[in-house]
Amino acid sequence: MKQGLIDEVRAFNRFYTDIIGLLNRNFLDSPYSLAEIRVVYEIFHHKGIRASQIMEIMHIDKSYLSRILKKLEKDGLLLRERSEEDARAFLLSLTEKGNTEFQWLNKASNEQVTTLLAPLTEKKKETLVRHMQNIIRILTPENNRNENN
Amino acid sequence: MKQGLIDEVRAFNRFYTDIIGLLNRNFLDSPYSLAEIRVVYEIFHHKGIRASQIMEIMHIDKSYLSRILKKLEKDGLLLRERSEEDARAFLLSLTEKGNTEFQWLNKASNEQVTTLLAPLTEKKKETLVRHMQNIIRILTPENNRNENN
DNA sequence: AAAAATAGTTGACTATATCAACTATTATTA
DNA sequence: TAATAATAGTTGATATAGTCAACTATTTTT
Repeated sequence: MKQGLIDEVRAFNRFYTDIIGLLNRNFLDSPYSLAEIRVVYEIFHHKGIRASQIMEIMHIDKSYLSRILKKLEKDGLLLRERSEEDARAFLLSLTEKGNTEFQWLNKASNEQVTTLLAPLTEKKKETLVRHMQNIIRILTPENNRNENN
Repeated sequence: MKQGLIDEVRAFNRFYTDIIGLLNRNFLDSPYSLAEIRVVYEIFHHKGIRASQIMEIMHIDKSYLSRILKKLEKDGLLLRERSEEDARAFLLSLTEKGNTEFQWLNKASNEQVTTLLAPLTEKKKETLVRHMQNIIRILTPENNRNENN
């Protein structure tokens, strides 16, 4: 593999990490951490999900997740119901308040992105998004099976 | 601004953040955190840099940086010399050992990227890098002045 | 029926990061 | 030029993020 390619990927990573860091630092007026927000996001998008599934998706420790869920429940955002098929597990969903909070965070995140894109022309915005979509396509594992190098 | 664009950017961000998280989790056999490695990186690339400059580049608190520098110095990676122009400041550089450690981290990081790219064909690798370069170009502020939307 | 695996919780701990107060020096301004 | 403000960096106290090992309660495997 050409060293140049590796350097370019690392350069992109530094660049992108900096942007994200900047956005995240300026982001939150919410009392929730990025991990907590991500958990709320997953529950919103997968109503009835189990903690063990979130654990796998997010690659976080179950003890950490347990504490996050405890906080979300204490704050009244989260509903846990015992699963009927498996009495060890909970089925997770958002309460009314949890949904409201999610909408709020969603809106804040959109505004953040809008701010990031604001200096760009419409054409550049579209080009940017096309590049992003292509990167996702290239890096998605299913797209890279059974090919020779 | 079209909502679709915003959603696509957020989708990319989730995707990329997950990849980076995965790489970072699998990364380090080194006793240094990502922040510490980034500091070493900056000093390697800007010999004689001051702490206050690193602070600005990395957007981290001076007290946190101070502790990172203390650790790097204790471990024998870092050399601090009082600036002659400004007796408050230090000029930072890496010791022999610091350079060696940097080379090691650099190699480890390259291997990480190599692993990420391994499943791709050469053509895809090159396309990927081109997309990344374009994103950097589009999002670099200097490229977006004085244009109408 | 016993053993192993899974779901989740808790206590103790480490790592990461911030804030406010401090010393020492340099730059500004009255 | 003396007083004031600003900058460079350090430290103590504290907050936040995250891990590890041990535990209970179930379910699955043998």
